[in-house]
Amino acid sequence: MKIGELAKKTGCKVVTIRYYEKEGLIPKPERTEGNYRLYGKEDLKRLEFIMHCRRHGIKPEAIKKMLAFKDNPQRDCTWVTELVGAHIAEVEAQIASLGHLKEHLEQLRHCCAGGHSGASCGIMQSLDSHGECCAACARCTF
Amino acid sequence: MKIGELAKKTGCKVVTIRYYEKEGLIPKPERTEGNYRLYGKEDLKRLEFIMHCRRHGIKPEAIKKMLAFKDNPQRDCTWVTELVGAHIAEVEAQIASLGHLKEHLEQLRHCCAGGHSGASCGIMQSLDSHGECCAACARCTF
DNA sequence: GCTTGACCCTATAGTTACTATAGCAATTAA
DNA sequence: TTAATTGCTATAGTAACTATAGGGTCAAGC
Repeated sequence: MKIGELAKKTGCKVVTIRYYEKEGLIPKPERTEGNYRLYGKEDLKRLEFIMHCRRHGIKPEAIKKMLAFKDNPQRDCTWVTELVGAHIAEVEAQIASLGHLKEHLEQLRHCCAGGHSGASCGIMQSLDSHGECCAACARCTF
Repeated sequence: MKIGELAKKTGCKVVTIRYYEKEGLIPKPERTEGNYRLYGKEDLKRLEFIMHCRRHGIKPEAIKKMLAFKDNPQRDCTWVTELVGAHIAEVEAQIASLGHLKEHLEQLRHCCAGGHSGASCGIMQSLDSHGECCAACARCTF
């Protein structure tokens, strides 16, 4: 199959496939007479694995390691478990941080309902004055 | 005050201050004889405003607009309220998406406790096979 | 006066994970 | 046959900085 078909089947853009090839995530495929890339079932599976990882937010560099591990699976897989665990911790931290940010933004939103000039806009004032509006938060220094 | 002092007072790195200058977020300051940047109270306030916005996750481009508005505040501030509202919506979407991702990652983690070789690692298998492990999710197509 | 170290300067390139553009070749459909 | 689609390469752009190279300025101590 040509690159466009592979792209459709995997949901990965054509340019991104070429990019993954350049980065060494997928091997250089055979070519047709006309120099078009030709992919087979193995390539499809490999790219599906990659996309599956990407949808889990796993970074290309980590995927590269996992692929190397797949290609050479005698080693102990504990590090994969650890990778996933570390990733979960990161995601949790992001969620907490965004939740915190959301609270602040909501406080900020309450500072002004719109319809003011700049100088009397409560949001602008709050951003100016470091928290007349958002002073209540114990978790940070806004 | 010189750039280092401004950096300390605002928590913004020296290089980032210079970057903000290049991007037009802060004006080009006076210079000493030795070509060092010299900042005053107004610069400090402006950069504090910027940092306050950045800590709220507001992007430099939006901050630029807000600064222009501050410099010229006769206009109606409704768009600021809308900006904050849109930002809140974004943050909420991110939180939801990350929460979803976290569920998947936890399912994935349960697939293997480590100590296996690559071929028998449940995590690798799950990432390979498209969700033998994560098939329960109704919200996505992992 | 001289040196050392902290701080400052500019310009350029690198980061991540792609995306966009330019300019051309091959293939396919009408 | 011609037009549209798909493919190719190489290069540059994106956001929001960060790092590097190679130098200049300044205050303190000897």
